[in-house]
Amino acid sequence: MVDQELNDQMQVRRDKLGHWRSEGHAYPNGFRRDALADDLQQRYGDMDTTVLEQEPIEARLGGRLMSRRVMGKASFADIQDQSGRIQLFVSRDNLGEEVYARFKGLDFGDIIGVEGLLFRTKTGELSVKVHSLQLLSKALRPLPEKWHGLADPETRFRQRYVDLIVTEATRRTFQIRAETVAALRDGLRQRGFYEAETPMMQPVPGGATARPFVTHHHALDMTLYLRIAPELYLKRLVVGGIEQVFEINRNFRNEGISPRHNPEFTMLEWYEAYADHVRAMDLTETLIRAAAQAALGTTAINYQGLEIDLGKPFHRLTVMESVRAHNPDLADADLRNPAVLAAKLAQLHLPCQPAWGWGKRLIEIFEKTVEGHLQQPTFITEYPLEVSPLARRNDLDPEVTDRFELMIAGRELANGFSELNDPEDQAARFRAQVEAKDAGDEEAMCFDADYIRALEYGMPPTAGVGLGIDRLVMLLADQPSIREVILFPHLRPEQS
RNA sequence: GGGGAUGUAGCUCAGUCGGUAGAGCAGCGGCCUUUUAAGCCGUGGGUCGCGGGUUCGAUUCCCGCCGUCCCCA
Repeated sequence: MVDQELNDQMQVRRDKLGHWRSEGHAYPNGFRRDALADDLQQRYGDMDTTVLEQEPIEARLGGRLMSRRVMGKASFADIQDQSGRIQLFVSRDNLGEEVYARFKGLDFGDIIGVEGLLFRTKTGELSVKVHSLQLLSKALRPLPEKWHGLADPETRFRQRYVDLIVTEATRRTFQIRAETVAALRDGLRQRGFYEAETPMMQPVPGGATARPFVTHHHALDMTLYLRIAPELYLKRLVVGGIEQVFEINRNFRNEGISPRHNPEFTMLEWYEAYADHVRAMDLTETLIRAAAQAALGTTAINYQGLEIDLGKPFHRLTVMESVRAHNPDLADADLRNPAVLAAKLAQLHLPCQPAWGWGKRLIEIFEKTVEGHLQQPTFITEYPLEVSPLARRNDLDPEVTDRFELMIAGRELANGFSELNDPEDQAARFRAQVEAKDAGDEEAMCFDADYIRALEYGMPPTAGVGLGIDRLVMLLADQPSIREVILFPHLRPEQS
């Protein structure tokens, strides 16, 4: 809740701010730092004590006061900046009576600027012997307790700024996220891919099967949809001759919220002309491996107790092979028999609609009986045509597509395929989707006439992949919930 | 949408078989010049998520609502 009234601690801090203001120099902006806490630890942490004494290092640091141990006329304190923490030694003898008293009047969370000389304490800890100290910004609200930190998940998500101040693990998670995204971007750029930004607001939402968010443009008086995927725009770029292209950006899907779903989430999609789904799988594997190495320094990870070595080759098997493996009661011939599949769905207490072909029925069975069991990295291939309206038909088996999904830890991490570049086939697939939509399938795709027009100019043979960034970061940062890897996850509004 | 858990001081948590609540840290006052969850002495702080009901009396029991977490659809 957004507290309107001041508790005793906030009142005390507010009063201190009043004093500071009355002195006429509150919130100064003249202090400049020349060092970061962790850089000093890295550079001088192991330096010989006598060397530090003979050639003292002067440092100017800015940071937040996180803890303090006052022993009369001398004190130790810890300040935290973006890089980490360092201990300060603050004494009346070094600062003078007035400034030392001022230091003792500081509160946890206050942001201060200090100057001092590096030295080592009796216990060997690298510290700054402060000879100059000033308050730069006042923390008017008290921080959570230093030992247990912030435990309430609601506060951690609503007030992520507080979580970031006091929770080292949170800072670590978002560092992993930043390194992961950077590694993926670098990997693609090094291979000659261009980064593009395509529309977030689309007149026809496409590229995936999902309910979109709807909005309205007043000046044009038209309905627009927040994108559910960038796919159809990126492929327009391939038509336009940007033959290797990628985008890392947000998608929006108007669906439920869960530990694995946020209404807005981040997706990497890339497209490569003159490539097929096999090459796309290889590149997916390579990029994920490199991201793990960059973010964690290793490809051997532990996800919620599960050991996964992303350095080993990922498994590859077809949808039908995997369904057979987990459902020994089904024979090969059963997998395309709608009646048998309907019986199986009933046995699994899953709904089945008459309009569904074998492909949709098979995928429902796959999701229920196989997906959660695929713990080690596994590419599942040969998705049915019926559930793959943008993927190219397989040359040998026209009822399946040259498509794959990557499963790790029982979750879909990536989805890719050789792209359907035959405009007549694509138009027919769109028509089938529109029929499904008219029959009541809210998630079915719309007919995108401009996309067909683009394909009619000719799209080279192309492979494309979408990779869920949030889920990859969950995996690498060992986090069980998507909310832990999104800085500001969606929550219901606070009561005022 | 259904089920389960949860909401108490700034934070982390106890507790009240119904008689308006405690601890630690943080705060405030004092002592303390090598601490690191510093220590010692003293001390203030609560709409017990919100709204109804039952009751002499509700933070506690009942109903509804809201938030959060988990599971299922």
